[in-house]
Amino acid sequence: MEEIIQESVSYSTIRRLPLYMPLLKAALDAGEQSISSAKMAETLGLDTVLVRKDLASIGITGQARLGFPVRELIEGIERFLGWDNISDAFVIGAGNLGRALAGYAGFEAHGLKIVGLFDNDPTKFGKFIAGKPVMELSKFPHLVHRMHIQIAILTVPGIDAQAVADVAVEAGIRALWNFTPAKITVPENIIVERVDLAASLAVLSSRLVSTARAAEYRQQKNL
Amino acid sequence: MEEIIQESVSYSTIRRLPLYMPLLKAALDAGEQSISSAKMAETLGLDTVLVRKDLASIGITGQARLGFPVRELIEGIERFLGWDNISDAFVIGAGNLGRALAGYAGFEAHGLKIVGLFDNDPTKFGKFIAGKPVMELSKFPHLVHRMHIQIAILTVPGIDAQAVADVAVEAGIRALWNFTPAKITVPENIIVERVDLAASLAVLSSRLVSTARAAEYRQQKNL
DNA sequence: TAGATTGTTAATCGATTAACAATC
DNA sequence: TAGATTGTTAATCGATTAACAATC
Repeated sequence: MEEIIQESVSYSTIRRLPLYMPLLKAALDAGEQSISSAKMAETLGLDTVLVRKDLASIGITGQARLGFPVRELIEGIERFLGWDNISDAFVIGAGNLGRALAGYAGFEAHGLKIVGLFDNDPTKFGKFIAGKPVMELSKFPHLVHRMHIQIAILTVPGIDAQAVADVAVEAGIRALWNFTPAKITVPENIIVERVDLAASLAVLSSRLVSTARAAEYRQQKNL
Repeated sequence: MEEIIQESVSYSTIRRLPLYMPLLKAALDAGEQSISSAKMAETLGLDTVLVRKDLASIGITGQARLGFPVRELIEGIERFLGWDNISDAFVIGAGNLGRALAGYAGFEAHGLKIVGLFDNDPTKFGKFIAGKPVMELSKFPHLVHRMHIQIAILTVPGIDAQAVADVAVEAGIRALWNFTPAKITVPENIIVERVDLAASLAVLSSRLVSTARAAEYRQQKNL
């Protein structure tokens, strides 16, 4: 039953769900017990029907004339996204990006707790980053097993990404959060989510190119 | 004319375009002059028609029986994405994430050159990160003007994001690459591209929750 | 020519928006 | 009751896929 609900939630809806949290927390702090879809939609710049569909898809219903119960909404979204049940994770690659992620306090509120980092550089072994130990990569499989780690965060150079992913999968990792520029191949039961900076940069710079061209064109016509 | 082509390219296509580059470079290195859409599609796990549509949308056509000219393809994509014309950028926020981005060598091949970082912490002023100076934020507007900087990369804490974005816009920045968790509001002629880690993490963890629930359910049925 | 490959037009699919009925 | 708000069904829109004609 539960899985059926899960399956029906679209990718777009899942990506929007975290956006609701800050405004719901604010409403809770303001002592409001319910909130209308119109209010949420306005704050987020969405259509009211889209808001109701998003919430309906994770099983939360409102009440006519009243709106949606704030507390239930918060709990429902947290439960759906697994924020109520914190997962431990290892970072592989203790460079600047790995350190940045290890040092970011916000992930724990999103159900993710980074508990250690791994690297190949011996000068880093034994150090602590934001209170988390840096260990040698060869110890990764043993520690994954012992600590029941399910998530690995990849922040190694792109060239090493596939090899490191293979190690992680072999060690029993179930999900990879891939921050490298490389596309990695894994067995189909393994979850891979990629943060694709090149794609994001492509959107930004193609827009910049396009507005620059438009400006040039206007200028030429005026001369 | 050019703008019309630009406008018709979909968001999904733009995000896919960077993926073509590595395989085209490999084909070039292997001395191949042309490449079929079937070959590209297979490497990327896409449909062949989708590949042809992606390329057609940025104005590149193939030849029946031969495929697409590799060199033209590379040049066409680079031109469309502005990779042939490197833009200088400033990073605001010289924390770990800012340092990671400043130290990443790959952006220059993608048309982005980070030339300096800004921060509020006086102990960082005058230091260099990957050869780029860290300067005090109060000097940002002057330097943006003097160096004709168009892009600012935001890596400050979420709470400071809007204030810093306002400063950047006021200084004449035309595009913001927002790595903070905050949604920022800017005038409509300013380009904002956000790297939304919370959305990405939501996809990862909701999938993890969903497979865990499915496993639990199967186990219950067996008992 | 024959056959491989491109390019176009139509069909499908999924997400969003519009219209409106149901409910408190 | 009247009116605000939700929830559902239909329409629209955009992206992807399928079918097939055009080309070298």
